[in-house]
Amino acid sequence: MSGHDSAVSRLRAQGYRMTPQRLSVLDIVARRTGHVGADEVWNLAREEHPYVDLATIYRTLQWLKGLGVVTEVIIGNKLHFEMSDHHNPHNHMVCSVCDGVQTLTPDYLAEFSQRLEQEFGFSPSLDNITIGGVCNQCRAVT
Amino acid sequence: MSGHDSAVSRLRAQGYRMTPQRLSVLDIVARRTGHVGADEVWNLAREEHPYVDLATIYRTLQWLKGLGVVTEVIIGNKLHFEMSDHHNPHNHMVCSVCDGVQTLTPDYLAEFSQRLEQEFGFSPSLDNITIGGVCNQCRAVT
DNA sequence: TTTGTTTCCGCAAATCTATGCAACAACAGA
DNA sequence: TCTGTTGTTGCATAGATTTGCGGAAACAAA
Repeated sequence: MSGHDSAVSRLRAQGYRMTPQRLSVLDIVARRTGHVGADEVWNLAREEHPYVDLATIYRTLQWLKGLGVVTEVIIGNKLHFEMSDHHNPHNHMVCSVCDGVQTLTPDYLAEFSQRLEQEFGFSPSLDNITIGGVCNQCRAVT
Repeated sequence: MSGHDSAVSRLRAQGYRMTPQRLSVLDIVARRTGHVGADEVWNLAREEHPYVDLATIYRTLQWLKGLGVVTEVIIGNKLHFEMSDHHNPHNHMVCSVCDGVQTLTPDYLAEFSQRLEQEFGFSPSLDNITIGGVCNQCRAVT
């Protein structure tokens, strides 16, 4: 198996049932370097378990997101996911023109985030913040 | 009519056709202090023009957003809109627990945004950035 | 291994938003 | 005022994601 074993045992220890569907989704996201679309997860999962339902994929992905195991990246109105790496957290900048994704170390957001905490008591969920905008190349074209 | 007259004449001057549907949508968003959901715009618009289609509402709203006339706020997986106030621009913090919305002056984002420009050539679309997280009150409850 | 409890899944349907296309109607010009 | 051009609309449909519900199966305990 791959590097998500620790996640699996942690989840099991927390009392969650590790069904084949869940293991499969976790495996698919963990194997991938970079993000995977929900539909893509579905297609890959079906190779192993032909009867998995797309609803299960979405439910599992949202469940993992809520537990901090995976991170959601919204790319052009579609949901993508990747393993959360708490040792190397990062945010995403998504270009609205080409849907290209660049990553960002969270210290870019740290100061901003601290101010929101201090002045408003609002804790932004930095893990899942995606910055939309236009990238270098696409701006050049316009 | 209300305070969106200038927007109307500007749009007309730009060669866009100001149909009753468009005027109605603009009027509804302008009358409201704060944001309106797309479905809500539809319901209000139908009071005046019973045959407006929901697709038209969405198209018009996206059109106005693209022109910078309205601003989109994503609240709990739903699209909301409000008039853009270029004299008093602001961003939104949306609580993922209670869906409450707080506003934020853009100078909170200014420094952050400038760094992205300078270091990556990425221009974030500040107008439509929504910060997700948990608000003061909801955190207290947990 | 068997049983019981409770979570999870598959299925179907609903929700929200976007889009292709033919018919319609704004606005400009006659 | 009438007419033509072309941008817009309504309708139907598609796509992405979510949700309700009854049956299935994971895990614990016997």
